[in-house]
Amino acid sequence: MSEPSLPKTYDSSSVERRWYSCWEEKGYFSPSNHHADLPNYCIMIPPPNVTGSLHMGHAFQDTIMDALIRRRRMQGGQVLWQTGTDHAGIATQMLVERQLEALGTNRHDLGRDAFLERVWTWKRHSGGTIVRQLRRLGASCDWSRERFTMNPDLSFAVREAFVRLYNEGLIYRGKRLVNWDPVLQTAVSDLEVVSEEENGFLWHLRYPLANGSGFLIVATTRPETMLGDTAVAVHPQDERYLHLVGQEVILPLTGRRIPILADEYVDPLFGSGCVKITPAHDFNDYEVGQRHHLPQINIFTPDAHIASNAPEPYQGLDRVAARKRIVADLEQAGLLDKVEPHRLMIPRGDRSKAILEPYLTDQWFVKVAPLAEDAIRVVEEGRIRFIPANWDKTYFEWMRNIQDWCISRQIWWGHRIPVWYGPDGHQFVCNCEEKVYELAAEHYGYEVELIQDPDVLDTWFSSALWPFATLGWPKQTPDLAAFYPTDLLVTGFDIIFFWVARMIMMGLKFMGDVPFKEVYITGLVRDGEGNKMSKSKGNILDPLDIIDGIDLEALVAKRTMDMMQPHLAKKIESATRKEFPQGISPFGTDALRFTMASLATQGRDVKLDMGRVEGNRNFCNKLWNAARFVLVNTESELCGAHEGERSVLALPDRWILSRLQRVITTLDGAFDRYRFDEVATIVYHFVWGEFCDWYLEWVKPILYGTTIPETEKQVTRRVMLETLETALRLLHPLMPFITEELWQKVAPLVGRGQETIMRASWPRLDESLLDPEAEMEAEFVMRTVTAIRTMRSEMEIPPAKRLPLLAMGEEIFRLQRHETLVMTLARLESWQPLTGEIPQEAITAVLPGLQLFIPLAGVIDLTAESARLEKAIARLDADLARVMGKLANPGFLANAKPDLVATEQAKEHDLREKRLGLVEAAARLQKMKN
RNA sequence: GGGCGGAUAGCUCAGCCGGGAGAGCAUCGGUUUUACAAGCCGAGGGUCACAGGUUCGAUCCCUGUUCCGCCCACCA
Repeated sequence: MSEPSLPKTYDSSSVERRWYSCWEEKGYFSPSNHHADLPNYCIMIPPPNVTGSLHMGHAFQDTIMDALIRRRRMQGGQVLWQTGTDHAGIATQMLVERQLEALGTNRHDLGRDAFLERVWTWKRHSGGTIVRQLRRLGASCDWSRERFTMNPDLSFAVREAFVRLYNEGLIYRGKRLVNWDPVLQTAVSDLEVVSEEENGFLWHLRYPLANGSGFLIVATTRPETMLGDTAVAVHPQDERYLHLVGQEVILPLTGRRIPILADEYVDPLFGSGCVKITPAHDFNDYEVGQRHHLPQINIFTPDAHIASNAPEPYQGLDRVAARKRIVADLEQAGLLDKVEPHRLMIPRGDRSKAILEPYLTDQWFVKVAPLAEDAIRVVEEGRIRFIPANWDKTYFEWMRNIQDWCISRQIWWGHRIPVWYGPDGHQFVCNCEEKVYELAAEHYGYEVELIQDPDVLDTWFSSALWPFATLGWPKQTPDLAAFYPTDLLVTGFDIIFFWVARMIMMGLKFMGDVPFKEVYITGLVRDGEGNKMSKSKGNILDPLDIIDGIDLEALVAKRTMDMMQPHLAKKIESATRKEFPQGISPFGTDALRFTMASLATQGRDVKLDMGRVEGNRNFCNKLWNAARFVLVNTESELCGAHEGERSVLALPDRWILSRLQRVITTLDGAFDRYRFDEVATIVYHFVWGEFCDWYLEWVKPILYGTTIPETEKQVTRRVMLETLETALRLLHPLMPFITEELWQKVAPLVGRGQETIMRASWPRLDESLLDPEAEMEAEFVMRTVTAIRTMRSEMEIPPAKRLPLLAMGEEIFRLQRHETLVMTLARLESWQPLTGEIPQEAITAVLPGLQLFIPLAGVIDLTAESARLEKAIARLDADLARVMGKLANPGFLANAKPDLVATEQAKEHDLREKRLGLVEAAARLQKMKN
């Protein structure tokens, strides 16, 4: 045995940094056909926000993607994990605007160009954070092809897509009621609205009838919009009001006369049954207005103050003040009937959290219905498959009710809409600014000044092109030919509409094919209590803090820094101190990744369990030490010829090789079904529960046995190495760093030394190594050893004490055959077949075909032993009752499968035999005591 | 209002095309046995939410109920 060449514990930090930079420098992440001619494989990363930072959701999804990519790379074929970042229009602009605010200025003071320069500076400054963090996760994406959604080539793709859709009439400009964010002062799409129920009021207002015969009472949650009312509506069948339809009311505070009309939209049972109609400020009223050709009166300025077309006293008031004033004025005029508390849905911007206004503006839209048709069909036909499958319901539901997509944003950071207006307002649409002037000159017959549309496109417009724009589209590049359609998309359910659906539509439109064949939908990563992680809750965990560790004070500081609501800081601090009293230990990337995989069960959110991370850190250490053991026993020894000589394999070798084959098979199955939890469990159990717990222990008597021939030792050394080396390859997709580190030392000893485990081949089943007989024999040994250990433990015999063993039964020949293994692991002093009488004073265990006795006269606590036996008998009785009940049931015998009946019968036999043995043992003890 | 998911050991979760209930962590007991105390050995712990139905047999299939979560939706 040589000196250990590895330290006693695995130190993740030094290993990780070393290997990642090595991999990247050597270009191992780029596609290369280093094995067989397998089909190409490609995954597009969901591009993270360029100014963002890594969160648990990334760690989760990127682990899954990287595991799949690494496995495919080992299997062979050209493998590309396309990476990059997204400019995230509104989010990034808000971030920079907040910085400006802190400096006491704003984007309007700066002007558009200077502002954009500032955003670019910020992007250059912070844009590296997330990609550095991705590297820390071990993500093997191809950095040489990294893209940013505002790179010139991607911007060109965006303009090209816009032009093509425009020319087909699938993009149009129009004045519509849109969701308007008065704080950001931009339109947003329907998807960017989050509505939540909040407390409000229902105001009942009196609108005087024009003929002076009384009032009509209308109920509203937004009294301030009454300034823009252009009608009052009732239900067509509502007896109460039918006679008034066609008449007019006088709109209070304005004096305008507006009609009373009948429309199905009105629910006669709600409120008073009369609805004020404000077409410019409510989506339903807008529809009603369209049906009845009502005028649209916009009473708000873009920042939601009352506009100058409203009565003078209200002009310039913001929404809240206007409401107060109007309600007060109505009350004073005796026009306020009553006010009731009311729960209602308040729409807010998902970024700004500001209350949105339905607002009448000119915007650009994509006409989606024609695109949606094909996008629905490809999922129906199975050309795109969701995993788990039930997400297709969500997809269909949205796609079948899809509304036109508002793509223009009144912000500055983003892709400028490639439309220019001539002096007469004529639209020129072009993918290139130089060319547009030629177009205009051609159109007018002379050169003109053009003004480009000031708006930018919704970020998701460029994201929708990601799967092909990153590969070179609209140019027909080799990459595009090689990797489109991509194979798999891994993403969260929260962006199925935002992103997945739109990629499908755009991919089909521009590439004529699906952008990916499968979509693996992950759940959300939640904290230990199951809460959504958010900055304001202060329960965010930075994946890097789990990898590198963080002390409590730093964690508290991190969680309470830069808070939007500073009053929550105290609560967050105490919760953090309670949850992580010691801070977080450095667990390493591999442990985090392994945990992510093991939590990745289908169709569920995952709660991050730090205990699990710790357990997997321990698993890394276990693997490390197993390798240490193997290396110590092989590095300066002879380790047999290639493949070993199978004819002389010892039982442990035959067993572990056979088990390894089964692991390869089940692991492949789990990978193919995207069951990463199973992948983790299978390999964890094999390495720890079989390789370490049994095999390495069994191997010791062979390696250290003085009577074992050297040739046999060499074979075992060889098998030990081969098994470990294969296990490292199997583990590599989930634990890239530790496996590389160990593989570099282990692989050369079996002649597999190459540059990197990343390009080693993925293990394949070798059927010739399957050995059911060896598995049976090994199970016998394990059963026997465990039985003896249990006796020892239950009878409180010190583990160090070497025990004598007597045995009888028809399986005794197996015991004979594997006596060294059993004796070593059960720490026996001796064993022999029982020939004479069963010793009265002995501990007894009964196994199928084998009775074991540990005769220890004078040492055994007889009372304890008989209690132990009674308990075991009681248990057997319960099992026996169940089996016998089943076998006594004619229905069971008639209907159950024959082999099941046979199994049950065998079970009954075993149970009876076991019971008999124990009952006899109990009787002997009883005799002793008397 | 519509749709989806969940309820299994103290905790976090697997399992179930119907036939002996599993893992990790936690707990308890033993243990410095020559890779590993981040270890080793052993043990305890569950009317599989509730009520019906189908079946020889249900944690699993069907129906209903309760509770929890999410998504979508125009009730002023």
